[in-house]
Amino acid sequence: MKNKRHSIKDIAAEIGVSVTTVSFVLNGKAQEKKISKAVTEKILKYVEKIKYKPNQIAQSLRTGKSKIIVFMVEDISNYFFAKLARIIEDLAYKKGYKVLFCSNENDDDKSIDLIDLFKDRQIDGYIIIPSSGIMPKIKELIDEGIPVILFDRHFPELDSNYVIVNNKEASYHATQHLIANKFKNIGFVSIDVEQTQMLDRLQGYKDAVKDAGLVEHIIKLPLQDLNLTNGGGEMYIKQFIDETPDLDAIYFATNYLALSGLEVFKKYFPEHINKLGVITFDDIDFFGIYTPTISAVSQPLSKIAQNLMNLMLTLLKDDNKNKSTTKIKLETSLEIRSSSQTK
Amino acid sequence: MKNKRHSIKDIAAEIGVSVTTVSFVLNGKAQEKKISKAVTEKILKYVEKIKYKPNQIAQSLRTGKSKIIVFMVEDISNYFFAKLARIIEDLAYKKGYKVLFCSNENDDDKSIDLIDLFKDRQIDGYIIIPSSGIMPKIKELIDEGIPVILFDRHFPELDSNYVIVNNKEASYHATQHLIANKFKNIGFVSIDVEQTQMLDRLQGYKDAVKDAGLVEHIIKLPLQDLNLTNGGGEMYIKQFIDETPDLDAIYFATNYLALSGLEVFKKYFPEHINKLGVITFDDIDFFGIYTPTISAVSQPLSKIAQNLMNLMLTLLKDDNKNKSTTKIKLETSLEIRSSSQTK
DNA sequence: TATTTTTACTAAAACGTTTTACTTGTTTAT
DNA sequence: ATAAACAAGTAAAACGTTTTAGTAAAAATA
Repeated sequence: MKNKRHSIKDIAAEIGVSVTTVSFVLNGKAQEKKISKAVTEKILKYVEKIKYKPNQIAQSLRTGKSKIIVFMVEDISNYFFAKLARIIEDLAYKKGYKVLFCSNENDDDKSIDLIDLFKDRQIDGYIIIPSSGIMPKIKELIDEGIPVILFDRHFPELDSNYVIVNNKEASYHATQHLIANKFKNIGFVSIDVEQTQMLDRLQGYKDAVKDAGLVEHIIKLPLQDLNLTNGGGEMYIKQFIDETPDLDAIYFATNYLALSGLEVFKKYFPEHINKLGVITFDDIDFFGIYTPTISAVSQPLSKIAQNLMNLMLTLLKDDNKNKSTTKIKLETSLEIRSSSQTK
Repeated sequence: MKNKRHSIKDIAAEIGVSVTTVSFVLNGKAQEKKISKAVTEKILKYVEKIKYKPNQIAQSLRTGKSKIIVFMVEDISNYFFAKLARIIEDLAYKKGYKVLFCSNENDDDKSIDLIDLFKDRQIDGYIIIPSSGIMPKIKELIDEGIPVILFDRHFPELDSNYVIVNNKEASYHATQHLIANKFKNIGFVSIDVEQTQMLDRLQGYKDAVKDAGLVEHIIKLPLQDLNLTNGGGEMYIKQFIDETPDLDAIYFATNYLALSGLEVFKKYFPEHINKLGVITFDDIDFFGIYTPTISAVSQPLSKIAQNLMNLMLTLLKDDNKNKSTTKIKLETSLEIRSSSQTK
């Protein structure tokens, strides 16, 4: 019952022409290669009829192009990345590309392993959230002429394509928003990592606090103790709240830190939640449903995805090694939700 | 600077043997094919040294196996699927498989388009949440001898592999839990679709209500009006709450319905939330942080993923068309969170 | 009319593997 | 001493495309 797939050879045999001719027609090179209208039409008609679809693997082997792009994030199950993935998926499929999603857990070794695996598969392009130590590997990819776009963060010392958001400015505004609402002791909950996006968010907070003549309260959770998916690091946050005198507001540097934080409130400081000012980087549907609602710096998901894919598509087209790189910084918006953000 | 990848031919040339010999050694057929220890070792040593990795595309073309499996869900950005995807990803990569995730939006045409696209790529196996109308397409895949596992739901009329949970029993228990806590008018919020998982959840609810001598309150949101990702269908839920007299508890049939429901509460019935009994199918971290916390039927994510992958791996191994199918039904657990579930 | 150009097509190599069907020389059995 | 068995390999086809370098006939040009 296995009606085997048709091949170009079958078509050629059926029509009575050579494989070459069929290939030319299928690739739209009929005119260029002087194939007669008559033959061209006959082939197209038959192809249509049997619903022939070329074997992508054979094409890939011959052309070196796989029509697959890799989208590597920290954790595909994280809200922000999952939403982004969903949009990227649609954009890519529309252009005939498939997307291989994978999670590097912000780990250098895992990232490198993954990239090495993909190299056996002629991946056409990479969209990567890089972990701290893989600059050499990224450079390797770039040197091989493979399109790479970093996003969320980047390496200042490496001239690469990237798409990021205005972390510092957004962070400054978010902090300022709390200050404007009379909060005096604003804690900044972050992770201990030297990545551009985190450094910028920290800097924005510091600048705002300084400009207002307030004092900094900063905690950086140690990465190795942090089970990102599992609300790890709760004890650190609890301790931070316990030990910071007069803390009246908290600014979380990522959505998962905010979720951990809310859990801490729920467990240990149920009364605090309605008094503390809370703001977080990365918006989640959820924050709108929560009581009190939580204000957040909202990253423009669609725009990010759109920019990533547009850039990727032009890179894929540019067979000419266009030496210049594209660096895109997008605007975030501060999603202000009323309830607890005023004193 | 482009140090091109090594091929078997290069290795053969370097060692001074034939391509065949190298291939045999690389595929662990050295003994079987009577290749001497000396040659074998020389090859392995060299391969190790240059870090040779076979070209997967060429392998795929020759063997017809791609080492890629497809994981098709409704919406990869939905919490439940995203979490599952993350686990599946790990399990698959450990076994040398890559996973192509995609979202069918519960739409037949989209599902079929996707499957057709994948057919050009010699996908080794499919894990699919099927939309209602694609039974023929699924049958087609099965008839072609390609491993397919359905999950979350299945087609009773089709003898296929599947992995599901005990929807009816879980639903019965969840409803019973509300009843045990003295709720008398329990609303069931579902979607209008003839899928096994939904029918079973509905049946569980109905049975429990009937056994307790209570009366049913059921709403099935129309699918086409439902923008799943966007909390669509809020007006329907609002109306349902408005028009159901003495409603004192609600049971949501999926996590996204619950999220929509919470949004409705927040917007229109802020006082209700602390009086209503609320329970939902599918647990989300989030429900533990919410106030009041929300009880939920929790699907065993790890177990589901583990079962899916184990089954898939055995199917992939079974070149012998093992005619018998495997049907797995897993136990859920009722995650009872104290606060509002008692009267 | 003889040459060049154009039209309409094709044979065969190539991409990098795997696998089938040999080959050649050496032991072992008879 | 000869046949059979085995050891240690190899040549070449195959997977399904794309692309280079043609060819033969017809048309245009000199």
